Amino acid sequence: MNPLALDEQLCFPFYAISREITRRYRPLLEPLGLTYPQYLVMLVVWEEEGQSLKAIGERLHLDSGTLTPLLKKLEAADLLRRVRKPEDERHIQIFLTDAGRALRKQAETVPLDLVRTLDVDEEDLQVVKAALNRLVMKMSDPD
Amino acid sequence: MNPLALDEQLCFPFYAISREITRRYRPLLEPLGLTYPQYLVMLVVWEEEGQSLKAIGERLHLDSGTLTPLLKKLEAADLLRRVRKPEDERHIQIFLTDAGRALRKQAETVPLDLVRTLDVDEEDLQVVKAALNRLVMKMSDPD
DNA sequence: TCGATTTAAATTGTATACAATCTAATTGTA
DNA sequence: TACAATTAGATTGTATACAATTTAAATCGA
Repeated sequence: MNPLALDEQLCFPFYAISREITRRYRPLLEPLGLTYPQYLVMLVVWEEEGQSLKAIGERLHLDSGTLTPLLKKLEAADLLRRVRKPEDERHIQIFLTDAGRALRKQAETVPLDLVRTLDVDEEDLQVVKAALNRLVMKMSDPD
Repeated sequence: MNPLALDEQLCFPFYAISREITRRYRPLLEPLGLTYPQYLVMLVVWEEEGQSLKAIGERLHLDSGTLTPLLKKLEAADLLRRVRKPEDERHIQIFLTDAGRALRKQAETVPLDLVRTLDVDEEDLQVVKAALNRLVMKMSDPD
């Protein structure tokens, strides 16, 4: 058995599926004017306003090198505002604009639309979902 | 229940885990002078020489826009050679150099080293791998 | 058989990722 | 309380991804 065979690699399916999912989100998000990472940021901001870049980054496992330009793009699109926190000028806080709040309604059908495109075996889905949760728990541990 | 809650998204864990896995490969691949996508390409070329860019792309779900510069980098690193196919000049074929073949030996421990960083049950891994591979197959079907 | 179509790569332009470094603000402490 | 550490973002540089377009080669069809 060849340990370097592509089909033996655990990691490759994660990489391939992740990109395939992003591909399937694209046509659903295009009418909203969002990319997939931008959509993820909006999900986090829709949950709670006033979060810092740092807090959003911890949620999505992204750092300022990725988030700073991405948030600036969303600000340029008038979906949110980046405001320095008065009590601690090192932080920026993210607030929704009216347009950003309005976009949430348009986004509401996206999750179900996406699942419909997946058309996967229910049994596989359960196995994967359970395994993913174990992996996420284990991997977010600082070991 | 909020359908836009990040924790409800099935797709986010794929995105997060995929990037986490890439992060864990980095220190293992750095001594080989490879990035993770470059490593994947080498896996495919180690399996069979003479494959076209197109064939490699189908295996990894990557197009020429990604692969052309990546293969040029691997050629510049003297790991492989890009050769126009004489019978059909539209194709390029990928062949290993001696250095490229030699690197294979160095890479042999990488898969096991990576699994060790995941710290998960080996049996669990086999089950997940099989389910994920079925997902990849299903999702890359043109449905 | 010759122009239209198809095909494989390459190119262009945009948008992530992320390590490494820098800057400015805050905090801890001798 | 100066001032060294720490912290949050921003910046820089490199490496993907991928849509859209271009180029060159091969094939198809009237």
